[in-house]
Amino acid sequence: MLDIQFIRDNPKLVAEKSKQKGYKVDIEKLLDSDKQRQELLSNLMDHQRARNDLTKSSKGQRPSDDQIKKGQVLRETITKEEEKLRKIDQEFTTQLASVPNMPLDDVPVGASEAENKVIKTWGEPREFDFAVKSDAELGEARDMIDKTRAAKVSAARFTYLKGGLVELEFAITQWVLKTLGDERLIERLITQNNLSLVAKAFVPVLPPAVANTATYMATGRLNGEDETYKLADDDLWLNASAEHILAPMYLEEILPEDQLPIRYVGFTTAFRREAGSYGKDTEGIFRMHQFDKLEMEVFSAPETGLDEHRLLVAIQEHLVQQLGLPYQLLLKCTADIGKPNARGIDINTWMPAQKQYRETHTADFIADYQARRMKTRLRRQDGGIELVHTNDATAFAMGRIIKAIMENYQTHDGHIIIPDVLRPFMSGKTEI
RNA sequence: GGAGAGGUGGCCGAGCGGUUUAAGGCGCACGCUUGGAAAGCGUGUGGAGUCGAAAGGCUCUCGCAGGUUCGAAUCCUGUCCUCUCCGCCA
Repeated sequence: MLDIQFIRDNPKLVAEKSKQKGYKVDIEKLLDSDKQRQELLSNLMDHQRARNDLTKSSKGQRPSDDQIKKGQVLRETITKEEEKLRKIDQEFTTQLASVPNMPLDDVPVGASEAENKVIKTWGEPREFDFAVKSDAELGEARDMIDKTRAAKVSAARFTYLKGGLVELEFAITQWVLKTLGDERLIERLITQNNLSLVAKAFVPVLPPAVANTATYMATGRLNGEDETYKLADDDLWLNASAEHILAPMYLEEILPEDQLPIRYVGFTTAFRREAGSYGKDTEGIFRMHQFDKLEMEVFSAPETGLDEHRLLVAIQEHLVQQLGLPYQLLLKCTADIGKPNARGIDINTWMPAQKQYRETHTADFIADYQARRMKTRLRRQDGGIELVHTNDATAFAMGRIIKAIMENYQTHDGHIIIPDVLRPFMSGKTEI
């Protein structure tokens, strides 16, 4: 959610930047609701004060008939006003929540993901002297990916992942936890990128896989039942990313300044309905309804929010580089960064079978947009209260990174060489 | 799933229809005291909104949401959560 004061002061800017992100918002209508709400609130306060005065004036004695009558009138007025306020407040909040976060100045203006800007290319795609196979072909040939039986048992876009690929996933997980837990590495990345941050390791978290509606809404990430799975008999949604469960952790809390930044790396199974992607990426494990994900989440003071974002991107690059996978770094354009984002970076990793870079990572700088609705704040040393900044970023989304490793590290006879950094976590095994 | 108990300020804990503008204690901050500290004494001590240049005022906030009443932390209804016991279970 944006600060209403900011919208009051900059209605034109907000309308324009919202449009750049592809959101049509009626700022006039919002400001009108805002004004109505203010007036109603002020009237209500006056009447509440009158009621308090009346009660106090009777000093615990039984009030006179006249006072009772006055009180009854006041109560009726207050009840009516409260009812009205509730209605207008709901409208106001809905309208306010529909306004997207403002993109930072360096975010390119664009109408679709096609206008994302490649700002860096790392690594050389490998030359193959044999016919390159896709993750689907490699996995099915060795019976490590079985989507046919998964479809029979559950539905399309689910899979049984088996054998070496499972070992690979657990190796990646352990390696990431170890890497992000390494304070010296974090410090090195901070120094290399000239960031004003403290070196503090990431704490691993296994979060709940479901969130209730109110909480999920507060993250600004709940887009309805066409994208997220809702449990039929409970007020609960299956998370679409660990971030959605980690971000609201400090809902309505005030964190002491010296406790920040808080850096988490969460591991969770993510569920996505993928509505609107029918027929897209149906092959292999690139786009699944269910996949495991390692996700970084950072809570920080506002002045370090952007640097935390940069750190997360540096970590992402480090991780992909360590795996030796060629990638491109994209500065996402206004249309693609997402509603709560102020800025967004994608890493697209080289997928040899498709001869394309495909999205494997995202880093989202949210600034205070989530924190405002979640009421996650910090208390300064001097006692001041401010909203925190939140950042989230993919460490690895399993289906996609496993696909990338499979395809980039395949041999002519359908084996998969294991990247060096993962071998210690696979009992020294060199290939699958 | 069944039965019971309970959710009050940073924490503990009183209050169970009106002198509560939430007692008291702990903690914390500042001051006095001291060579310095402890103890002692004094003062202050959450959040949101709103008016104001500020000082400060006002409204809301006793899990949450409704209701009863001139008046609700207190009574009623619903709901969520926690704990205990039982049941089931990895």
